[in-house]
Amino acid sequence: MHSKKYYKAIHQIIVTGHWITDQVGKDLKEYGITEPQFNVLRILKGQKGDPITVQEIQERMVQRSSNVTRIVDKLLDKELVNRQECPTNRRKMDITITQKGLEELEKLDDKVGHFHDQFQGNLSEEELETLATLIKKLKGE
Amino acid sequence: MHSKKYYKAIHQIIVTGHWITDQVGKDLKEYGITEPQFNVLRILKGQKGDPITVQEIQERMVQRSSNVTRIVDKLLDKELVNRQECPTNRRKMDITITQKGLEELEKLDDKVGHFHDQFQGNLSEEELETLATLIKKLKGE
DNA sequence: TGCATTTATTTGTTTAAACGATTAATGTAT
DNA sequence: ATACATTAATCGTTTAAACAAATAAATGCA
Repeated sequence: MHSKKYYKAIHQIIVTGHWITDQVGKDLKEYGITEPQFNVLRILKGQKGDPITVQEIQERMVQRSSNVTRIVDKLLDKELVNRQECPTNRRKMDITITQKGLEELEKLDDKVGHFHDQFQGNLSEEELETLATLIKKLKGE
Repeated sequence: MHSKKYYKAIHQIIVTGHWITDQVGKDLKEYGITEPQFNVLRILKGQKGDPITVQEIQERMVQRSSNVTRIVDKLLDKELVNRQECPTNRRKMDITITQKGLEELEKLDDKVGHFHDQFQGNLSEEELETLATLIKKLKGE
């Protein structure tokens, strides 16, 4: 049997984690983009021009790679990314973000940033550090 | 712009929250039940025999009530719950858990409990308390 | 009472997630 | 070099989520 405090802490993490992605998802919807699509764009931006494969995207997303293909499909439709065969391994696909994708992402980041504004300042830097550390410790990291 | 520590803490919450529900969901799948269905069963058990309406379930689930009907449908198919018209207000439905539902839930709780076993002990009671408090404070509660 | 409004649940429809199977390219062992 | 296994991405199908609309009962009130 687990302690009450254990479940309360776990519950906070679960509820808050889902609540944040839900809220962000709603904000993004105004821009006709889903949360996973947004995530892919951010990953691609982080590559700073370097191409990345479907598999690598999947690894950073904790999502089935089967669906990453379809997420990239959607982004292609909107011309926010490029997809081309990897020259050294024709099984792989090189995905990059387009200029339009970068511009769109800037708007999205802005919107998401405003969502976070309301929480910024509720915890001190030290408290934020403690929070992250405690969750990692909870997971055994 | 938000601090690095802010994003790290938020990231931990999101990733961990989703990871836990994913893992629990996988465990439950062996028993042919989904996470939302499991949630409804737990809410019903908490009622200790007291009937509860679809709407009240929805409020405790942070889910669209449109889908709660369908979740209850699934549970009815498995004979884990009862649904009957509320005698005082015929718009409402009184949902209760059946004996079979309680027995099934016991098994599920057991399985989920074993999942949590691995983390129990990673944090002290005091740390768990701090963790829950910090998340609440982050949200401004 | 009669009628508009609100409340509670259900149903319909579109979209995305989960999972498996498939295709195609590459790596490896004989 | 050929056969076999592995890897990478895609496609197909089933199931659930999101959202809107519909149904039906209760409430408020002129």
